[in-house]
Amino acid sequence: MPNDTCHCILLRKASRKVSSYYDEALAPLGVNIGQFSLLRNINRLAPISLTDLAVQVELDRSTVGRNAKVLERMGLVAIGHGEDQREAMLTVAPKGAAILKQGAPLWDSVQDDIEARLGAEKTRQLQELLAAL
Amino acid sequence: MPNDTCHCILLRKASRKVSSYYDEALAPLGVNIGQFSLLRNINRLAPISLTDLAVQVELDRSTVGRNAKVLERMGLVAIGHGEDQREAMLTVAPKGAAILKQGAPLWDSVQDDIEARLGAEKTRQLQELLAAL
DNA sequence: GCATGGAGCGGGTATATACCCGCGGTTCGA
DNA sequence: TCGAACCGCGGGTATATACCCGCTCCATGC
Repeated sequence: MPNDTCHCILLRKASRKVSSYYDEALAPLGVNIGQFSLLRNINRLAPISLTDLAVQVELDRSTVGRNAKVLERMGLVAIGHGEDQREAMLTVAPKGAAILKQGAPLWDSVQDDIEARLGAEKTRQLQELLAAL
Repeated sequence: MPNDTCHCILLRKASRKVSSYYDEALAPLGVNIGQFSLLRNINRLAPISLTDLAVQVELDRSTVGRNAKVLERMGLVAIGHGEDQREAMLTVAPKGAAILKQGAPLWDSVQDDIEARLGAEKTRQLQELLAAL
């Protein structure tokens, strides 16, 4: 039964499990790791259009649009218009900036935990392998 | 910006990308890697209840239930009842067995491609790391 | 000036995934 | 034997994710 060794299934399992680590750490802020990461990217690139952001985070544009809308409902992100009337320009709202600030140490702690558990060498291997896939 | 090094985001990206490799290979059969893998597990463990299958594949029971229902609609899986009237017992239908047979070489080819690209040593590392997370 | 093509988005649809709740069937103790 | 605890599921809800379609707006060629 080669099913236990399917690279895809193992990746998905690991992805779910690791996501839950970050999600738990960020739970007090009411955001999950996907939302927090998207918020960070918007902050880093703001003002940015949905399409450009989708390219940056390597997700489908419609996915980014829906996720951004959730952040907007939460009051963390503002969705305005660029010169081009078609463009939805994203910026971080004050409330979002607060979340970024409060979330940073929480994120750090999970990241550090994982690296401590793996050790420096394996952490490097992991990053390298994930990039190589 | 430590965002590019977030283990979680990198894992999710890798997971999406690698899933798409398998999905493309299996597309001619009309199933994706999640469905194919679930079908394999049902075949290996049949007859098995939803709850037990969920434990095996490390997914939420309701998720397995919904996914199984899709396979049932496709005619690949039969959902019957065990002695305990509450139990939904899963077995592979003939059509599902055919998919398993046809899919095996397609799955092998993606799996081999990935291992060839990484090399034996890194493939081992990958499996080890994913298990360690 | 206007038609045509292309770009940006929203929404529809489908699966993936999780959590929680309620219904109904089982079992076991009193 | 009969109610209470317990177990298995389905369904509701929410996000994550992708693909496709249609609408609107822009830019360019004529």
